[in-house]
Amino acid sequence: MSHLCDFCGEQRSIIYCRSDAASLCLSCDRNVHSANALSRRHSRTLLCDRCSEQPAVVRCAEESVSLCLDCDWNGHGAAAAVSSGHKRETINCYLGCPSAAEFSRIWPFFQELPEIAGSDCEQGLGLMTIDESSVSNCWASPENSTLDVPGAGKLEDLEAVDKSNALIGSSSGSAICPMSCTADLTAGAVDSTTPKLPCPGTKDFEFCKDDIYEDLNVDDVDLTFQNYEELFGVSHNQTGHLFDDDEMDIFFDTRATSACNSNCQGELVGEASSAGQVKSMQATCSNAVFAGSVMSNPGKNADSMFAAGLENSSLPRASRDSAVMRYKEKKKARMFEKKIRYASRKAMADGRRRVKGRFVKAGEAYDYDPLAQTRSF
DNA sequence: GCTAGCCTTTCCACCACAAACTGAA
DNA sequence: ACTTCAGTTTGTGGTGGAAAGGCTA
Repeated sequence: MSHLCDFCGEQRSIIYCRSDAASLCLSCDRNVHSANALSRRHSRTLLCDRCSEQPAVVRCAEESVSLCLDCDWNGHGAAAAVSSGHKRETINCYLGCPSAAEFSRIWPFFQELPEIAGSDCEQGLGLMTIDESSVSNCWASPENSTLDVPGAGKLEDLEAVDKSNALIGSSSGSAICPMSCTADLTAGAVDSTTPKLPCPGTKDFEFCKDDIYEDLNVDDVDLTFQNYEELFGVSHNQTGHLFDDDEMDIFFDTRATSACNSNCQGELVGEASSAGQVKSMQATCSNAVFAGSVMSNPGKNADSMFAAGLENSSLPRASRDSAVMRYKEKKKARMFEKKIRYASRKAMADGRRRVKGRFVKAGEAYDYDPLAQTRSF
């Protein structure tokens, strides 16, 4: 069963990103998750070789396959007497953009992966224009965990984020990766006291999907980005694509029913910081279902409308939670301050005399001289 | 639970005028 | 096609007032 990359749709996916609930090929994983500081924090692991849908948690050395909890149970559980003696090892999660060598450190079986064995992986990774010095590596040793990561928050913060995801555990020391998975899974000797693996889509998905962000308070997370580009990975004049993707469309299910294109929808959600702004935007997108909904609910703000949209969406809960998190973090970091297009006009207005805030003709009596040290009224 | 009254917060029009823009000659 | 010029439009910030929201009795 081969599953194509959710991003490029061409290569076979081998990585599963929990935050995006997406399956990616190695190349797209690296490209997508090197885009900005937030995306680097996404916890990823191998994709299950059997179902190609769930994140793998164990690697069966006998069969050379990576398995999710379900498939591992089906293949190595009590019911599978023959294969229950297979030696399996835990598959750790990772953050950032590791190199092939670092992958090998995280996953000793990395070079055995079919997608890697037949290709020059290190060269392939090296061809990607990623600044290695600017990415975080969650597999750093604990003593190095407080190193400042250029372009991102401290690793302590990354760890804090993942702690809040209830995914982090007592790592074996080789990795600070959020997935603990340190229990001895060999020969089916699963300790009953072993913390359950909170993998989306697995038997413990209920635990995961309800608690994954429960303790995460964005306010507690260091999001002191130096600049816009650092956060979003694009410059101001490239922001269009941030909201013209399908991320928001799917929540409002408007694509099929609205005459408004996805750009408009994206802007409605992404740009509007208040119901008032949404109201004003309706003028430019009168057919938008979302806008209409806002107008019919004047007491609600954009956030509540967004939440309502999520509740009505048909997405899996984990995907919605993830999307909510991304939306909130984006929204939190965005600026709605007035943008000066013409500095010369601003300088002119700053120096203009006023009466009760209004400009007055030159030579007329005025009560506010901006050039004076103190106001004249 | 509903209403009235008060207080706080948010939003927006107003103003003059130089710069930017537009279209005709 | 290019330049010049006149007319029109845009954008800039502090203030006051209206509107909206929150809270209490």
